[in-house]
Amino acid sequence: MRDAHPARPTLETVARLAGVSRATVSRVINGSVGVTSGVREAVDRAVDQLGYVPNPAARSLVSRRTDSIALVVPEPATRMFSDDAFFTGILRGIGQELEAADKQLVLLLASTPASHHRIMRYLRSRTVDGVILASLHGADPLPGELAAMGVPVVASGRQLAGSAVPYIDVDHAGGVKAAIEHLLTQGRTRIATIAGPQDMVAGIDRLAGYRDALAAAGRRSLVEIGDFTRESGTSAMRRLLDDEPALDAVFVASDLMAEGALRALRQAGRRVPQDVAVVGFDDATAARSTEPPLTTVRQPIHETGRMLAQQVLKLAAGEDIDPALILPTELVLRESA
Amino acid sequence: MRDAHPARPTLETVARLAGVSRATVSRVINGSVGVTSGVREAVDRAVDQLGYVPNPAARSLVSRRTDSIALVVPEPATRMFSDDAFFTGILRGIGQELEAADKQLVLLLASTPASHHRIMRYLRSRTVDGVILASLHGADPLPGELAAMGVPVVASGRQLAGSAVPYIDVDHAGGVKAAIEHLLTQGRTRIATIAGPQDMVAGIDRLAGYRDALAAAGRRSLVEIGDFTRESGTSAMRRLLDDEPALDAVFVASDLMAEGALRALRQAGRRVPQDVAVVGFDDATAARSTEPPLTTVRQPIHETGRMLAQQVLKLAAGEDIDPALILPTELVLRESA
DNA sequence: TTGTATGCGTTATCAA
DNA sequence: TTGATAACGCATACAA
Repeated sequence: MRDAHPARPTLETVARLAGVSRATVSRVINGSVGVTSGVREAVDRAVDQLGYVPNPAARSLVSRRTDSIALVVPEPATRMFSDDAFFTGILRGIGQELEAADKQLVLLLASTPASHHRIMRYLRSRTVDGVILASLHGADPLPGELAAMGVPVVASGRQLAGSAVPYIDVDHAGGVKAAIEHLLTQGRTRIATIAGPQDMVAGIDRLAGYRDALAAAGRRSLVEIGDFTRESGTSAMRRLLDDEPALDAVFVASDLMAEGALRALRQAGRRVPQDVAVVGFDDATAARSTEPPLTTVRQPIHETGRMLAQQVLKLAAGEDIDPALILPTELVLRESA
Repeated sequence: MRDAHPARPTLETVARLAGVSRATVSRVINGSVGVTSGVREAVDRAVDQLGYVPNPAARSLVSRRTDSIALVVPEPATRMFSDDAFFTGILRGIGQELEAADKQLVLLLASTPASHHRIMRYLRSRTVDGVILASLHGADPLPGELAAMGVPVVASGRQLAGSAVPYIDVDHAGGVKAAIEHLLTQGRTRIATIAGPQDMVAGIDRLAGYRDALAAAGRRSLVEIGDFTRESGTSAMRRLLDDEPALDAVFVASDLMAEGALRALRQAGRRVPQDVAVVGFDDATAARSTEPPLTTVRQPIHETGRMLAQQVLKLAAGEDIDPALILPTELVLRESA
């Protein structure tokens, strides 16, 4: 019994059963218009009966499409993987859109520097209809190379180096502005920040947003840098407290770091929000269950994934798209500020 | 200039440049043995010069292989996505092994019940060399259908229904046993548990491990059920405290729930570990930074991913594999117990 | 509206 | 050791 799999039906098989030619079957399958309804039905019946499924290899050999989109994830995708549900959220958004468009998702993970070569080789074989680039670091050569190849590409997050790849990002600055204004409205006077790494767009843009918002209010900045981990949030908060014992609010560039900051505040005997107000960024699942629950800036992760897919599909279909799509963020009020 | 991409070189192009036949070029590319070294070098040079990359569609059309492995993720993959780094950990493990084997990873996400049909259709077109099934729920028909198709399949986690698909899992029971023994050694006498959902293998096996370990020590069980979320850990811990104020230890089936339990204990004024010892499961990243840091059972997530890939690759290569591979867990001592 | 014929780029069989 | 040549399964230009 083992491996007794009947030969897979081909167009030919279906054609014989339906009493038509291969070409006609192909037309029916691809939804071509000029086919008599009687013939169409006969073909459909034959397809059902045989359980016929087109051979993607044969199809793509002649059509030069593969109906698949590649998602490229560089190794040091710090945010991608450190962050609670960031990667999976994006992934599900992408998956949802691709499923609707009946495209496959090929995952290209770079686990070593040498992976770059392998990925380019794969992409160069033109087996994909488009590429989604996840969280690039600094001067990644990938976007440029792909664009030069003429492959449709979109990136997640604004590019640091100026490679002109269309991207989707969230409104970091807008979210931070809302957070700071909320703190100012509360009457907070000395508002510090724990920023993210300054070689990542999320780190840079959120810090810039903080500085701008404070400057607009005529206040002085007070900045410590973390690396988006809980631990770095704790130590940054301690430094902040040392430098400026009088601070009464802190905007933290990620919820994970905010968790760490809450701990440092607790250990220092400061009450949140009475003594110090804390606002995070991300609206990670953990933000609901910190003590106290975290006021934070929500970014639409799932939507980002969906847009990434939608845009690359448009590109693949030959449409033009905006060079940048900025999705709105939203301040979520809980108890920490 | 737009779209002015030179025609991709084919075997024919390379053959002409190297002054040999297509067949010979193919042999060189596929590492066939009987080729004169001079000829081989000429071909290699031509390949480099032209930047030739084989066309996967053409290749797979005749070879009937695609050098790709599918990872199927059912939608309600609770654990996959709720858990901090579980999914990404598995994914990286898989990615690492597939990269070493030069295989592609195709992600098949089921976002709706209707996805099942689409996934089967894709898999039925035989475009993959093997399938990895992630976290199946109850009586999923997928494994059976795939096995019937003769596609190499391995699953992540023991199957609840008895479909005989080979799987990789971690030693839940062994880990729990180590945890309970540790608590007993400490002189803890009333050891409760917060178990996971009883329709998931991880929930079932960890609870069974708890019962067995306690029974072996002649102790009584005390069980509350959670759903692997922080919140459920908090409320389960409260119920436990209500039912048995005298408890002095609790084994919690996930770190996330353990975080919740720590909070409930804190709110109830119990000191950890002095009054109540707490042991978690997973060794999630958060376990390092709870208060106090969490003693927990570490499961080798990355290794699980690697093994999943290794086993399916073996299957695809025609080798036989063990119907079950159980990876060791390890008790990590921190401060909560 | 339908059928015939051709080619997509490989691998593999068979001769030479 | 190397070279013709026949599939592989499909889409499509061209005829009918």
